[in-house]
Amino acid sequence: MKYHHGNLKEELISSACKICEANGHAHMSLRSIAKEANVSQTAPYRHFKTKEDLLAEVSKKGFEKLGEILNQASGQNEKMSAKERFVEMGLAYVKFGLERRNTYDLMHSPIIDKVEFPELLEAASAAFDELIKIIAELNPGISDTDLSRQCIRHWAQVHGLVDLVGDTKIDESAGSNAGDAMSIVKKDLRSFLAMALDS
Amino acid sequence: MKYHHGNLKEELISSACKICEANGHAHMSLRSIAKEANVSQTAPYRHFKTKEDLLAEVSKKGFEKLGEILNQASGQNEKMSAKERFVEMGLAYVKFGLERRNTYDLMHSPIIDKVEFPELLEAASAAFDELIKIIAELNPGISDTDLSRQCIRHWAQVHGLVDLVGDTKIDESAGSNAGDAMSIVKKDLRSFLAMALDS
DNA sequence: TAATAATGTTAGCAGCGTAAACATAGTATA
DNA sequence: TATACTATGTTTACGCTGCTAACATTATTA
Repeated sequence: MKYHHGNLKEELISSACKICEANGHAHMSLRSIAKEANVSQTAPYRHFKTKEDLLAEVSKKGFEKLGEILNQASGQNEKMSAKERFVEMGLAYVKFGLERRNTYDLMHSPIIDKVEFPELLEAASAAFDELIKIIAELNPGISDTDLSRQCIRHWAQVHGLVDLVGDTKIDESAGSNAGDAMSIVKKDLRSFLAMALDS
Repeated sequence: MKYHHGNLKEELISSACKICEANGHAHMSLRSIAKEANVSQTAPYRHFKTKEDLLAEVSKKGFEKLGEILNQASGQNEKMSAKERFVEMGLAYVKFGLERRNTYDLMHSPIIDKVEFPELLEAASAAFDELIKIIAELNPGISDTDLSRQCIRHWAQVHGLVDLVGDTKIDESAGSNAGDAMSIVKKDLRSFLAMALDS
């Protein structure tokens, strides 16, 4: 075992990603991340000023992956109409959020102030730009203002859905109206999105 | 100063509500809540099994207030059409979320598993029922399945908007497309919602 | 009135983020 | 090549946290 690790920064980030997705960021300690990388508890401070800095890196990785997934979904099949590809993007977004629930939560957690992490903001904005592209394609000649409004509208739609479906596991509480409604939506996510993202 | 407080449980909840909204639930310690109520650090444990139990009460109060606000908005003006009242409800929802940002965050935080707190789930579901009522009124004869889907759709819409607007203060990062789009939406929330909640 | 339950306090534990002091390894310069 | 400097690791320790256990006081009930 050598004293200097060689690639500790990257390994800490990837350990953090792993632990975050496994346990949720609320139950993730800096010490456990250091342990996962077989390094002393304070070693991370040579690479990150605070725990928040490390979490910001995890969040950034999440937005980068999200951007890739959206980009891929938007161009996945040339036979598809723009509208169909748009629905596929929405579906890809929602699936990403549900499958990586804990990472997705971190990405939108108020504990990280994105304004303080320009690279994180950029990664998030890049993912958003994928949305702009397809909506612009879907609405030729749309004004900048209307484009903005449509983008926020649809972004809020998919983001809200992810948050609601994952949040509360509210659909596991059979009997409540909210739970029943959620079950119905989850049963056929694609057709729900085709409806919700229409127009 | 008497040894027994008399009404400590309620006072702890209200102290917690205050501190939560002021500092955010991530920066709220049980000890600070006890201090606010002029009581020893461990006194809360006579009334709440864990910190999470107390936070669940704060969240519950939030959903109760939200339900009231929605109910009020839905019936506020008999001269309004159902559609107009629906938009007012959406606006009231978003305003609630933005004005009580920290409380709203707690209400949707994954650190509280609503399934473990039936009363909390009930309060959340009651707020949701306000949405069901107005959407059913707006769409006479709608099937149960379609009603569920429309409710989830619109709920996700307003919830997503609150989360996005508050999250990241992304609109303060002038220059990014996401930030610019958010500014446009915030400039006229009512007309945005009238558009987004249409159909 | 005496036993019991409810509700408060004090003391103390282990885990946390973080800072300071120190140790070692890699790199640049003489 | 020897030496200074920088980068990156460890050890130790501090104050704060949620929480438990033991004890004290008050309220209730038999």
